Amino acid sequence: MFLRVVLKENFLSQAISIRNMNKGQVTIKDIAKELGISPSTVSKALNGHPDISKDTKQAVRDLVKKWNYVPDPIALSLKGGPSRIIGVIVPEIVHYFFSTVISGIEDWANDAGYHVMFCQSSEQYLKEVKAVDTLLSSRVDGILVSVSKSTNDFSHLRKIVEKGIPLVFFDRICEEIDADRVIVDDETGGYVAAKHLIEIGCKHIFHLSGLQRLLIGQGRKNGYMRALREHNFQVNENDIIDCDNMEEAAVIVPELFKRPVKPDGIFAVNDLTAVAAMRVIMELGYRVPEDVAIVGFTSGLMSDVTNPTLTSVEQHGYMVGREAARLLIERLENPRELPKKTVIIKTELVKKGSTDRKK
Amino acid sequence: MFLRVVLKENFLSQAISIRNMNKGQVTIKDIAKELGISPSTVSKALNGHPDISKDTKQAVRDLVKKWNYVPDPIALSLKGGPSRIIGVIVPEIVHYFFSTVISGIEDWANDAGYHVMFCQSSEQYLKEVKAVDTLLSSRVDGILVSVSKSTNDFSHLRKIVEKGIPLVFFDRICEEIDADRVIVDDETGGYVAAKHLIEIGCKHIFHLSGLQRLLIGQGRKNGYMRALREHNFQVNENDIIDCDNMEEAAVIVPELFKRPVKPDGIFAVNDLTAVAAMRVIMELGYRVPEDVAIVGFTSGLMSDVTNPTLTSVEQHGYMVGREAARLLIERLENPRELPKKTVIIKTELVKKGSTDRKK
DNA sequence: TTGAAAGCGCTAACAT
DNA sequence: ATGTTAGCGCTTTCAA
Repeated sequence: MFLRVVLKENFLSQAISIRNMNKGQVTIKDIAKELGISPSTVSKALNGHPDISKDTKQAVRDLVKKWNYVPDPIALSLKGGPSRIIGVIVPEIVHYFFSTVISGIEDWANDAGYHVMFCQSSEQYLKEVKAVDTLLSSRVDGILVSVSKSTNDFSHLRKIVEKGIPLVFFDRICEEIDADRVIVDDETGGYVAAKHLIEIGCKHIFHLSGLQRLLIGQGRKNGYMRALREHNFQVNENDIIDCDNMEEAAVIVPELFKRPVKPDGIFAVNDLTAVAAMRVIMELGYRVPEDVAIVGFTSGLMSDVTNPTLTSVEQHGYMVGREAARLLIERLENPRELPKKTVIIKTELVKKGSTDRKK
Repeated sequence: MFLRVVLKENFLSQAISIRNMNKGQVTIKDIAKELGISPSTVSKALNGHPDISKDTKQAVRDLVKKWNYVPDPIALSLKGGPSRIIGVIVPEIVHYFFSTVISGIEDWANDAGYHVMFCQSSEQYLKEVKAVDTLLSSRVDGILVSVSKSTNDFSHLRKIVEKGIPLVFFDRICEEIDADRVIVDDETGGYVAAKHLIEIGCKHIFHLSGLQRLLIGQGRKNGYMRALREHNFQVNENDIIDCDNMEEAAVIVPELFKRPVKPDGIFAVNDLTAVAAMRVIMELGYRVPEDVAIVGFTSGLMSDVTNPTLTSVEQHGYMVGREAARLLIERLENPRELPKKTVIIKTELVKKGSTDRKK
C-alpha cells in the first residue's frame, strides 16, 4: 500500500522537485509530502531512529538521493545542534607559517566533516575581540586561536570557555586560560639553532629576539641561552637585542657591527629578520657564512630563495594546524570533561647555506 | 505607568540577566519579559517600525544596550534574511598573492559589517565543488571565487548563480559565466615586463609561461608577445616554455642554456619560477642581471629577499580583494539587476636588482 | 500603539 | 510504526 502511494505521487515529483529547487533547498517537508508521510517520520528515518520500518527508511533514502536533499545546517544549529563549523583566529594570514597552519586545520577539519571560518586579528586586540564575537554569533562549535601580539586582556577568550565552547590555542597561547594547546617547541628550536652556531665555530653569537611578552619569544631566547651556557659560553645580555622584523633589522643590525666585539653568528627569532640581517651584513662587506653565520626560524619559502640559502628552524606549521584541529574535534565529539592537553610539535633544524662553513 | 513597570522589574534584571547570559545569548524574549511587553513589540522597536511609541523604543534600546543584546544571526537567516556572511574560495592560501587578496576582502567586508568564510580548493576541482556546497549550505549571502587550475566543468559555479546568489570572480575568472569580475591586468603586466627587458638591452627574451587554460597565463604571454612584436623582435614559439613552478624550473631552465641561442632575458609567469630560474642560472655560472636579466610576476616578499633582488610585476592583491568584496557587497545591498562589471586592477613594474644593468 | 499567531527547517517528547 | 505538537529566535501579517 505504501508503495502504491509512492507510485501515484511520482507523477508529480518532477514538478514538485523543480519548484522547490528554484525556491532554494528541498526540505524535509517536501520529502514527507511526496511520500505521503509526516515530516517527523522523515526526520527519524534519516537519523536512523530504531522504530521506523525498513521500507520507509529505504523510500526516504531513495528520494533524498534523487532530490538531492541536504539538511539545512542553519535550522539544525537553531535547534541547538552543532553547526559543524569551527572558527579560527590568526594574527595574519599573510605569514607563511600561519598560512600553513590554516592548511593543516582545513584539511583535518574537512576530512572530519567540519567547515572552517577564518578571521584575522591583524595583530590588533580590538579586531581579535570582534572576531570572537563574529565566530560566537555564527554559532561555531569550537574555536582555534593564536593570540595577537597586542592582546593583554584575555576576557574575550575567557568568554568563549564560559559559554562552554571548546577552545584550542595554537602557537601563541594564553597561559592564564586552561585550554588545549598546540605549541611549537621553541625552546629546543632556539637551543638547536645556537648549538649549531657554536659547533661551526662561532664565538660571538648574538640573538635578535622576539617580543618577550609572547611565549614564543621567550622560548627561543631561553633555548639560545641554554645552548650557550651548556657550552661554557658567557651569556651576555647585550648580545640579545629586541628585533623581530625587517625594518628594525635594517636599523639595528648595522649598529651591532660598530661594537668592539662584533657578532660572528646570529640567531634571529624569525626568517624575515634573519634575511634582512643577512642582507645588511653582506652590504657591510662581511661574508655569510664565513664571517658571520646566520640562523632563522620558520623555514618558509624564504629560506630557499636567498643567497646563500638560510639555515632555519622548521616549525611544521601544517602539523600545528592538524593537531589543533584534531584536539578540538576530539573534544567536540567526546564531550566528557577530560583534562586539557598540550601537544608539542617538534622543531627541526634545516641546515642550509648561511651556516655552511666548509672546514 | 510604563516606567513603573520597568522600575519594578528592575530588581530582577540582574538575576535574569545572569541566567540568560549563561544559557547563551540574551534573546528578544528576555527583553520583552523584562519590559513587560511582547516580543513582537521589541522586534519592531529594534527595527525602527513607525508605529511603536518613542518611550517604548527608548526603553528597549536602553535595555538592549545594558544587557548587550545581539540579534541571533542564525535565527535571522532561518527567516530568510541575510546571513551577512560572504564566502570565499581560493586555490591556495599559502600563496602570497592570495593571502593578500584575502586580507583585502576581509578588511572591506568587515568594515561593511560582513563576516567572511574561507575555503581553499587546493587547486582541486572536487574540493572546489565541495567548497561551493559548504558555502551554500551555510547560507552565505554571496560568493567570491578564484577558480582552481584543474576546474574544467563549471556547473557548480553556475549553480550559485541559478540560486540567485551573487557571485564575483577574482583573478582566475570563468569566462563562460556572466558575473562580476576583478582581474589583474595581466596583459599589460606581461607587456611592461618584456618591454623593460628589451629596453635594458636583452636580445633573446624567453618566457616561462603559465597554464594557457587560465586567462592569467594567456594574458601574461600575450603581453610578452605584443611587446616583442611592437619592438620588431621576432616572436619565437620555442622561446615560450610551459614552466610555472620551482620544480619545473629546476629541470627546464638548464636545458634552455644548452640551446644554440641562449636567453639573455627571462620573463617568468610568477615570482617563484623566476627565483628558481635565477638560482639555476647563477649556479650555471651566469651573472644576473649582466648575462641574464630576469623579471617575475607578483612581487611578494620573495622579491626583496633574493640576491640580486627580483624585478617583478606587482599585482596589488590587496586591491583585488577589496574590489571583489566591494563589488559583491554593492550587489547585495542594491539588488536591482544591473549589468555585470569587470574591474581591472592595474599592474605595476617594480624594478629591482635582477634587471639593474648599470649602463 | 501594541499583541497574538504563524512560520522559517528541523528535532524530540509525547501521543496514537 | 507513525503522527502531532511544540519550540529554537526572530519577523511579519493581522487583530485588537
